[in-house]
Amino acid sequence: MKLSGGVEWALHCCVVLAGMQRPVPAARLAEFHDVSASYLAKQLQGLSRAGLVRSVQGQSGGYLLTRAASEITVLDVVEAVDGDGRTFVCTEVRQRGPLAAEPASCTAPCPIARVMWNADRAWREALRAVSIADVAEDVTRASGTEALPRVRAWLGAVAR
Amino acid sequence: MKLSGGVEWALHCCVVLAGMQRPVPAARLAEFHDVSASYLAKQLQGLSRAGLVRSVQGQSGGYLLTRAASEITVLDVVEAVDGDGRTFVCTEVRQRGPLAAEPASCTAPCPIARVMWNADRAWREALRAVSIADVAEDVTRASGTEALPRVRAWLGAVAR
DNA sequence: TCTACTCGGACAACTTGTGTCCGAGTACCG
DNA sequence: CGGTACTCGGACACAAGTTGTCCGAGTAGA
Repeated sequence: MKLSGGVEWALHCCVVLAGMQRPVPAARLAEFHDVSASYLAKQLQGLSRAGLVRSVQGQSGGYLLTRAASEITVLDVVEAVDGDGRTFVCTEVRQRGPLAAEPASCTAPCPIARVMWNADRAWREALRAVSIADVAEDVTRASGTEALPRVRAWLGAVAR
Repeated sequence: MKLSGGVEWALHCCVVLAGMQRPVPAARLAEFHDVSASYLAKQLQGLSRAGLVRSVQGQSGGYLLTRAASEITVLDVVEAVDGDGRTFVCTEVRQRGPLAAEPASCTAPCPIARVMWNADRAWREALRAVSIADVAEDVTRASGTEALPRVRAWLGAVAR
């Protein structure tokens, strides 16, 4: 039960992309975060597939958020990178073995699965309640009001 | 972000072990659930290490809950089998790269990590709120009042 | 039209989870 | 009291998912 490490990178990328007007190349995002450019590219592809970011090809291309940061939840990013499959899969153990339950009596989900899925839902709801804009605000509160603008200026600067 | 499959088996085992007076061998639990005996043994070892079940060696040995089912939460079982490590690990990305934050300004956890950990806490709380006894009650409600006693009789019967 | 720069998916290496096995230890039975 | 059969426990292979990397397709700009 460990979350993919790329989720952290993707979240950081979305936060710094908030408020960006021009596309930012993946290589520049990787340099900024000091992580593998090739691997970060893969995570950004996941965000692109999910429709969270828009990719612009060609010179002066890069990635850009498709909508306002307040309209993108943390859950969106997590599911885009890590997959939206359920964390718990019920293999219907009750229908196996010598005292197997009748399939007809299994219209309702297994009680164990219900508990796990409820917890899963709570987890997702907590992530859905926070938007990227909320996170950016927290960063500003923690690191000062001029931290994010400085980052955006660095990202927007033309190639060294 | 997928939960270990052994968690499901361990939960089913704990539910059927509830109310058992005599130890039940791992092989019998495996036969009942129609799963690999060798692999289920490993999961039960995890439960034993966590102190949830007590192992009795020798003939007519097996596993037994160490305390009442109402005193064992689903979270206990999940953490015993799957590990109690956090689902999200913060690698302190903010302290890396060209615009790295000062370590002195990082006394508080990263805002991103805080969000993830809050969701993690919500997930664990939901699992902690449900005990094995609660699950057993749900099973009785779903499968009839005589379902669990029949299972216990089958498990307690001497080897074929 | 050409060039340079971008993303996108296909291709390996590795850590983690899955599955299995045999040895150490103990209760029962003769 | 000794032997035996049964139990758990940890050490040992196998497979899958994740991590990491690469090169080709496509496009904006000069």
